[in-house]
This record gives sequence, structure tokens and C-alpha cells, in this order.
Amino acid sequence: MDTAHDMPLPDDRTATPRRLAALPSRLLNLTAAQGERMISGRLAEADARKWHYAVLAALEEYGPASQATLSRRTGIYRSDLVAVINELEARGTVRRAPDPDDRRRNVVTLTPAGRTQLDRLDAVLGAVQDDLLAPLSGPERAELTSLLARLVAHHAALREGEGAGTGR
Amino acid sequence: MDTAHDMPLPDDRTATPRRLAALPSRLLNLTAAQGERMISGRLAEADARKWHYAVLAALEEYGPASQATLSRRTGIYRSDLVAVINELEARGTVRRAPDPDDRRRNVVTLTPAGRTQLDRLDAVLGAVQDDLLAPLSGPERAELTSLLARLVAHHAALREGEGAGTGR
DNA sequence: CGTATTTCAGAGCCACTGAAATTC
DNA sequence: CGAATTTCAGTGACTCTGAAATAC
Repeated sequence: MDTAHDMPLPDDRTATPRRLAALPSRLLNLTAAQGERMISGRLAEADARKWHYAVLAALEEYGPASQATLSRRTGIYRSDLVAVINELEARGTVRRAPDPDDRRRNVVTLTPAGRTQLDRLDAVLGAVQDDLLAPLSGPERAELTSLLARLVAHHAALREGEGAGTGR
Repeated sequence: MDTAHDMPLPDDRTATPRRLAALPSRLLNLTAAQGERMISGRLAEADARKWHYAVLAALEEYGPASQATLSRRTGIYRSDLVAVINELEARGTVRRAPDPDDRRRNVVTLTPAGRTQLDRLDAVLGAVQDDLLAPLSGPERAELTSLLARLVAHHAALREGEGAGTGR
């Protein structure tokens, strides 16, 4: 028997083609998009965007840093980071000041309000991860995270070392 | 001991904050983005985009269909599907004709050239999946795919059953 | 009438490029 | 001089909204 499902409706007009249904890159896209939707929604309620969290987290862990360093640590493009810092500064969660040791740079510093906000966002993001991974058990979540982390590390390493040889 | 690694360089200015490093939603984003980059690059060499593959695959599996049906099966927005069908039609891989039974509709049909192109794209996409999942063993790839598929199914089901409010 | 389909016009976000001005 | 930093201006892809025209 293969009708013993309580799945709602494998309607013919909404059925997903087999080639697409099992395509890892597609599943990654869909889950990532779902996460994005949840996160931007829930963060908007806290007057924040996901980049805010990344910057605040980097500042909390490593202390004050230049924008270029923050860009490398968060993966946000230097160009786009400018706007993010503007927003954070406007909310009073970071301070931006010229670096006296190297006058090309700004030093970005976490404020007490920023620390508080980071805690708030930690809670929000934690809840979202929970909703996102709801159908998975604890060990399964750990397994998924570990597999993804390995993929990220692998491709990050490739990006690093593409100076001379193949050029892809 | 924690120096027994052959990882290249945990440089201080490029180090990823712990909060970000283990965040599932972030790992999903990064891997999905990596896949996107690879796919759009490799597909461009075959004069295609990923939506092309989705539409061709749907047509191959279920036969001719209206654009609305294709939209439901591929997840492409009705609005955006128009351009995709235009592109496919221009390449001779699909045919679009008014449906005599329901004159609101177009019937989109796969051409022989479309079938050939689908085979080509199958090969390209297969190779990309392989590169994307390179660091994982066979069973690990299957595990990842299965976990992701469960997440997708779960959230898709949630989206279905929210009828009352929005009217969709 | 309400509903479905195709289509266009456009908003918003994101990743990314390019270049200018400044400073090292 | 070359290189790094901040900043702005802008492109292209993708998701999604809204509305019009047509037909059920």
C-alpha cells in the first residue's frame, strides 16, 4: 500500500516535478528563502535587519573594528556596510569615529544600547531557527548544521585560493 | 590541543563571529548563494537560466500545461513566468499557443529541441550538484537532501493552511 | 457577479561592480 | 608609486505586489 499518508493533497496542478523535488541546490534555495522570510519579518518587528545582527555580533565578540574588517568578518560588502553602519548609528547601537592611528579608517564601536539590542536579536533569531527547523529532532538539527558548515568551509577555502591556477 | 589543524589561516580580521558561524539560517544562505553562483554561471554557458530548467522539467514530466499550472509546479511567479516562456520560445525549446478549450489560457508545449536542451541541462545541473556537495560522502548527501526536503515540505504545508486571512 | 488567466509596470532587497577621494 | 579604506552611484537578478484586459 502506498496510500497510507496523511499528507494533504498531491494535486496534479500543484505537483512538483521529480527532477526539481530532489535537487539539492533547489532545496537549499527554498529553505534559505523560507528562513529569510521569517527572519526579515521577525527582525522588522525589532526595528532591525539581519545585517544589523551580524555587525553587532562581530563587534561584541572581537571589539571595535574598522569597516573593512567588519566587512570581512560579516561577509557584507564594503559598499553595503556603509548603509548598515548608518542605520545602526541612527539607532544608537554603534558609534563611528575616525581612527587617529590610520586616518583612512573609521573605528566602529558597540554602545551599551547596542549590547542590549544584540541580546534582543539573539532571542528573536533563536526563536526563528527553532521555527525553521521545527520538523527536525535535536540531533538532526546538529547534523544539518554540521553538513552545511562543511560545505561553507569548503567553498570558502576554494574562493581564497584562486589566485593563479585554473581561474575556475 | 587546538593547533592540530591543517586549515589555512584563522586570521583575526577575517574570522567569523561564533554567533554567525553556527547559525543554520546563515549557513543555508551561504550554501544556497554558492549554489546559485555556480548554477547561473554554468547555465549561462548553455544559454539558459535556472527557471528554464524548471519549466522544461515540468513540461517533460507532466506534458503540455497552461502558464498558471506551470507557475504552481515550478514555484515561479505568474508574472515572471511570462518572461521565462518568452525566452524559451525564442530559443525554440517550447511552443506557446492559445488553448481552444479555455481561451484565457495558453498551452505551453515542449518541442524536440526542448527535450534535447533538457538533457543538456540535466548534465550541467548534475555536475554542479556534484561540485556543490563535493566534500560530502554519498550517504551524507542523501541525508542532507532528505533533511532539507522535510523542511521544505513542512513549510510548504504551513503556507497552504493559512486560508482565512489573506485570500491568495 | 466573482473568479481565473495572462500580462505589464514597478517596488524592494540583495549581491556585486566601478570609480572617486583620501590616506597609508 | 602602489595599496587600502570609505563612500556613492548604479546594475542585474530575484521575489513579490497591483492592476488591467480578457474569458470563464
